Amino acid sequence: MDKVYDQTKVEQKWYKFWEESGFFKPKIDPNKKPYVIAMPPPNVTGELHLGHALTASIEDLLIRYHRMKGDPTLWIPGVDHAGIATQVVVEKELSKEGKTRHDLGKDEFLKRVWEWVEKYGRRIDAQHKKLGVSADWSRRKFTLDPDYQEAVKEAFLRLYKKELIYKAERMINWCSRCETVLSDLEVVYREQKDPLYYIKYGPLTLATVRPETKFGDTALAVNPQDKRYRKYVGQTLEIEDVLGKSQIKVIEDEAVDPKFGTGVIKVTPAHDPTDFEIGQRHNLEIRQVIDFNGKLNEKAGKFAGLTIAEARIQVVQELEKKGLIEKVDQNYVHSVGHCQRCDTTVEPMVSLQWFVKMKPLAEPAIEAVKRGEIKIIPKRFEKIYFQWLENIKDWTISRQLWWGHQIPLEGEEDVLDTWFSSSLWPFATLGWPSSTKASEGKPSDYEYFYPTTVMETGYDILFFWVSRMIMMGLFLTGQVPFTTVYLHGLIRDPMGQKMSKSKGNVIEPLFMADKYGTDALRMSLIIGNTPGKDMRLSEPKIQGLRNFTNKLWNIGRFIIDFAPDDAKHLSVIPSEHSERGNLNSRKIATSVATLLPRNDNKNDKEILEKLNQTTEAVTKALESFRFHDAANTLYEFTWHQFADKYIESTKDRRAEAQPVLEYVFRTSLELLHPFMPFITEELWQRLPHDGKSIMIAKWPEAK
RNA sequence: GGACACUUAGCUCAGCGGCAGAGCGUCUCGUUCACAUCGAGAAGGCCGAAGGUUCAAAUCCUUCAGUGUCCACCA
Repeated sequence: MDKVYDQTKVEQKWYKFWEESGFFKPKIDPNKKPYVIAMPPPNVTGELHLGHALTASIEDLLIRYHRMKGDPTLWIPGVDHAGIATQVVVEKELSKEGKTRHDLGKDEFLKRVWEWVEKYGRRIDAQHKKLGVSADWSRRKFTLDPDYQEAVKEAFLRLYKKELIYKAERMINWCSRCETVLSDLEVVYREQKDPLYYIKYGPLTLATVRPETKFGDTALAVNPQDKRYRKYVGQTLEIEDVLGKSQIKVIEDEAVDPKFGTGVIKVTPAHDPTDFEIGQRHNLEIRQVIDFNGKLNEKAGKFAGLTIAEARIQVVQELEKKGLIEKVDQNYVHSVGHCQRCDTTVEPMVSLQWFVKMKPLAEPAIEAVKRGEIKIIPKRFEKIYFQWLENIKDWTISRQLWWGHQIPLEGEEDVLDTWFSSSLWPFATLGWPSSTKASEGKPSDYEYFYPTTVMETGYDILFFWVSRMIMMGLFLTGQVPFTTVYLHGLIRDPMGQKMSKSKGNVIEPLFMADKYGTDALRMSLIIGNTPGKDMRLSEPKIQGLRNFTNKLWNIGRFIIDFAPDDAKHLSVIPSEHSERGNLNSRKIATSVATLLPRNDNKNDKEILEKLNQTTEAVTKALESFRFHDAANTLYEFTWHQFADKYIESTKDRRAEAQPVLEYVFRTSLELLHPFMPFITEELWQRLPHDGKSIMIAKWPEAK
């Protein structure tokens, strides 16, 4: 063996071996309860990032652990078409050629997206394999597969028939760059400083940040309690405006905050959510002045055709010229919505869209968690989950995009929110709705594997995805889609900043896997990572865990390459399991009991006892989702107890200690396998062992 | 405006009623003898502040202060 561990000689070889041996496919045993994880399908927008690597590391850890425990274990991989996200990414590619999607037309554009999907879909699979993901690739799903489209259609129709889907004209969030409606969750609010203009409307003055929407004003409003303006309420004022004289009436409404600005507001029902509601209460005209392309329309007179930003500047100039601006507050800070995918400022607009009625779906979803049918880890997220569901609003599901699931109804051009299809993931991947029945005496995947066991994902998509899967699962299948939700935190840079390409602080997981080994990368994501908490990651940490892989390698080298000629080996110890025989050729001694009676060496006893404690602690930690704890325990045991202390103590009685060395090391490798699959397989194969692969070895049991 | 989390060694973080821990960093020593991607040892902490509960508090309760995150129609 080389002096230094070289993962490049190891990883590919074993992945190929595992995949070809069929170990990733579960054996259906009707008498056993399966262990199932539906992998959160990465968006086909690009490469895997550290968040994906974390997901893969945790889930593969759970999957390998349960497989070794003997559960029929299924991990369903896949990729998400990611509607708006993918469309935006491909549009960005096009813009490099100086083109927009409209230059290509719908058919040609969709062809480009499909090319993208082919390329990145394959790349994502390859990257998952590089990370050691032991998923059942024969069950891989893409959220636009034909059978998945069937599932989406079926879900839509069932909701529609129960009147849980409806079409209505509402105030919605509009992205004028993507030219589509967005759901509330897809709007990211950010504080920003904008000038607050105090503008004269006849005898009154009001404060606004949006003078360019004034062409859509259909009233002025004050609070009914506000004595200052009582005499104006009910009057129609003659005012001088940028487009000449006009008339506007003054109304009173509770929604007006008398402490804001002057206590008077302009009501623009077409372009502000509060104003829209005031308008509904007072029967005001909804006068749209901004078009869906983000430009002012003919109602803006000479300002028609300008973008919102241009119009704001020009309207203010005109107002100033006419002496209609009383003052400008330059320090006004407010929060402005931006498109989650392209960062364009979101415009409130009134538009006819499809919605899902959420209250009837939310109630059972709340109950399922309250009754403990679904457990969320860490528990504090249950409260966040309840709060969101208890105050839920209807979900806008139509999108004016080209890439996505077509709404299956006559005359509909729109596609569905990508999260609508994702919400079906745990059961649509298992054959729902068409292949749910047994055939030829064999249970269907849906019957055997559904509901799934664990949903493991980042807490940032608790609302987007997890709660919607629970609602859809309960409504469409009558069952919870999974029984445990495990939420991990976000990976941040060493300064605690979010990683992003523009900041240049991104750590590429695949690059790290190449440089230090997949096992080191995976371990670096598990150790020191507490459930639900963000974690800082730096290259030196990965390096440190590369050192750990090298430590394991050299323990192996010491035990295997440097074994004395007269050493007895584990495989030739007589035991209840074994006969005398050659190395690796017979059943081998597997229990502490077969080793201990052979001698009463104090160090042997101690290390075996510590191994036993470690086995127990690691198993307990894994059962309670304390992965960091399990990893830490193993790190401490193998390095400091086993290598530093025990191995040192055997140097003057090496031949005698050999079977204990082999036994303890092999067991440690088995415990480490779910965390570090590659190096553990490589070393395990070189030790006396039983069976074809460590990944199907029996999980060690504490005595 | 609500809700939640965090504050422990120089740094990053575990621990969450019973003698303050790890990794990295620092300092001292050690290269034939598995590994310098290493080993032996050392220094380093009023566990954010103030009250309270308890035989016992980093850990439970209250208040406060910083930091961060999420939610909410701040015109």
